[in-house]
This record gives sequence, structure tokens and C-alpha cells, in this order.
Amino acid sequence: MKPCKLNNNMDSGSEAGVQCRTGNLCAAKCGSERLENAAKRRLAANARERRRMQGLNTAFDRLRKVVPQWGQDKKLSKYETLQMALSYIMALTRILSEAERYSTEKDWINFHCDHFHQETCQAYTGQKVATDCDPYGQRLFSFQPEHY
DNA sequence: TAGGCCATCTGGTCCT
DNA sequence: AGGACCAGATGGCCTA
Repeated sequence: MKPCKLNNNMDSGSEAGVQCRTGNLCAAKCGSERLENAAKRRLAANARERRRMQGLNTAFDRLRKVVPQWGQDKKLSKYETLQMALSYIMALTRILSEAERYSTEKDWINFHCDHFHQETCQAYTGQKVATDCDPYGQRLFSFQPEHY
């Protein structure tokens, strides 16, 4: 834990020595009140910062849940999560652009069946397909995180 | 034990 | 003025 520098910095500047309207006698009291207020503000700021970072971590956890984690038994680090999310989005973008290229529904279904998901295409096409094709995700997202 | 990852504190800056 | 955001510093925990 970082050593607390609150007391060193709290009285920096001339605040503590400033007279108030009631005169010199209360200078010490006002100074200590200022110190107390400054300490309270600092503690409040620390609490806000903790909440903010917890919110950020919650967002990272949600992102981890939707990002592929092939064969990773260990939780992705924040950096790895961002890298994986980026790669994932790019992979999905590629899929969408392929879909646009095969603009008709029939073309897209044929392309889809040929490349990714042959077994479920029987429902659409009635075609007989090989049963040992790759799982959808395995074929589709067999990428390594790219570094940018 | 060194290195990686993380939580927390802190001061600075910007915005409302 | 006060809150949000950011980056640096520091110490704890875990793993190879």
C-alpha cells in the first residue's frame, strides 16, 4: 500500500494559516476544520474512484463473457480481453461483408453451408451433407488475437 | 524469487 | 466547487 501523503499535502499553501472573520483565536480551529474537510474530500474522492474502477471491471467481466475464450481455462487479463474483443469484432465484420457479397438469401445459405455449418443446412436445402464438418465456431473464429 | 496482473491511493486536469 | 477521468506510484497476490 502506498504510504499516505495526506498530511504532507493537506497543509500545503497558506490555507491553514489564514485568519477568518472572527479573528486570530479561531485560526487554529479553522485550520483544523479545513484539514478535516480536505481529508473528507480526499476520502470521498477515493471512494468515487473505487466505484469507478469497479464499474470498469464489471464492464470487463461482461466483455469477457461475450468474447471467445478457446481453450483458456484461465481468465483473460484486461489487455487480452481488449485484444480478443478487437479480433472478434473484426472476424464478425468479415462475416458480414461475406454475407453482403452473397447478396441473395439462397447464395448466402449455400455459402454458409459450404463453409461453416453444413449439418444444419439440411433444413434449408434438403441436401445431404457430410457429418464430420468442423463446428461452426471452431471454423469461424479460429484466429489468434492480433496485436495493434 | 522475479515478473505479471491487479486494487488502491493520489494529484493533476478538464468539464459542468 | 465538485465530480469524472486519467496516469503514476505502490504494495499484495499468484505463478512459473
